[in-house]
Amino acid sequence: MDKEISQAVIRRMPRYYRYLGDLIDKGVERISSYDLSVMMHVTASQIRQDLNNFGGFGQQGYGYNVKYLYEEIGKILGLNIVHNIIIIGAGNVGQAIANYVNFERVGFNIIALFDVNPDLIGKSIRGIEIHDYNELEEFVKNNKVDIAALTLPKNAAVESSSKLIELGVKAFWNFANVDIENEDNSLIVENVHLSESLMRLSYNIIRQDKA
Amino acid sequence: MDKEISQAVIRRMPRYYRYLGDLIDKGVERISSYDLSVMMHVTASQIRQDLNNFGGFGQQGYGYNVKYLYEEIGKILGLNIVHNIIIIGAGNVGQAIANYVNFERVGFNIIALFDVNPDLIGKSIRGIEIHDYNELEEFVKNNKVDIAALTLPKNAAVESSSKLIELGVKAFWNFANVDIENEDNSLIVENVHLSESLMRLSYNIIRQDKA
DNA sequence: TAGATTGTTAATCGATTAACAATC
DNA sequence: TAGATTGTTAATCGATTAACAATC
Repeated sequence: MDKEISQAVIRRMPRYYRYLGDLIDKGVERISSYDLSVMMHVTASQIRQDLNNFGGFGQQGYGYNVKYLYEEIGKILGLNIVHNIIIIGAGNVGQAIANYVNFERVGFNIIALFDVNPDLIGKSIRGIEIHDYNELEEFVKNNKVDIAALTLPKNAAVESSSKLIELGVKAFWNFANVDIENEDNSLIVENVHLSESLMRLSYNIIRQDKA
Repeated sequence: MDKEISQAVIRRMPRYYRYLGDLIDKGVERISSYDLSVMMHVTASQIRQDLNNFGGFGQQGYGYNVKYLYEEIGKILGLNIVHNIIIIGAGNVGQAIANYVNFERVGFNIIALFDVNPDLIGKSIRGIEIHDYNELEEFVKNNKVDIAALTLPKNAAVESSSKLIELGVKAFWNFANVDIENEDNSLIVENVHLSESLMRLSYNIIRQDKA
């Protein structure tokens, strides 16, 4: 069994990926952990420790090959694999996400939206159909669904997540202001709690005003 | 000078606030750190440590008064203060945020959106006007702007953030896939990097499949 | 080769958990 | 009062940083 890699490390990997992508765009071929650390405002030590959780991607005296490291991190994050996403709730947030074209470039395909609102059902966003919520069960049974994005009010989110769990969906991208119960840790949940994010912003504004 | 409270603690405060709000809705008057810890799947010790950064809100042998603690945490997070927000970029994400009514309940007022797209300029969302991006400077000078939400492509986000910094805006709610440069730590930035969130989800899906 | 920079071990720092005296 | 539960100190755990031998 591989040693468990801490979520603190995982949280940083997409950021490395982003910076390396930017370096490729700038035509940079190689970079040392030190130079990258200056760009990213982190320590070189942390970069080397983080990367070495997954293998030795660098070379002494040379540093890291940008393109190679970029690709390796992409594989670590599973961006070379296609993930099918369904969006539960075709309101403002659900539609906003469905409109993001960039997710597809990194392997995330939105294959359907669901809603209970008759005004929305049947419409399409970028060619992705908004289905009747009542068709959810049938759809999940007949399609490969890797991730369910929950973009609906909290009560509805709880209800639909239990339905989806029953249907075998294991990964949730949760925008609702509630925690998805995950007692036995069999689920994978990523929360995007916008109101909590705003509250932290508010706290830090006040703290700075006081200092 | 007050001792600095770690961001690890701050990150958890809004979640306490949410659970306490739910308890109020359920009519619960008091709760012990132990009972709350079971609900939230954290340790009672952590709850008590976290709260005691800000003061002793409980009572031995009794626990915590739910309503009182809820209000105190609200004050700590500055939810009793009105924060004016402008949204830069009235695309899908900007509009989705403008449509969130719940933010107002906790003191966040969206007072304007800005965009360069002539099709959008002049329209309104929930009575909030979409202004011409060219009017941004004038608007910021004539209004109290506490927070700028950046919901626009990365290059535009970088450009508009430097303009806003010049105009004295200090707090950013950043949805763009880029880091706002904050060399001297004079800014407050909360990032909502959706693609990074998705990548973590993807990593954890793969990890679980392997285990 | 000499210089640069990694990979990795050891040291430090900070955050979490445990324990318990204080006290309601 | 006895029981419950806090506030807080001490112990533990984990994450970050420093240091340096290995090596390209």
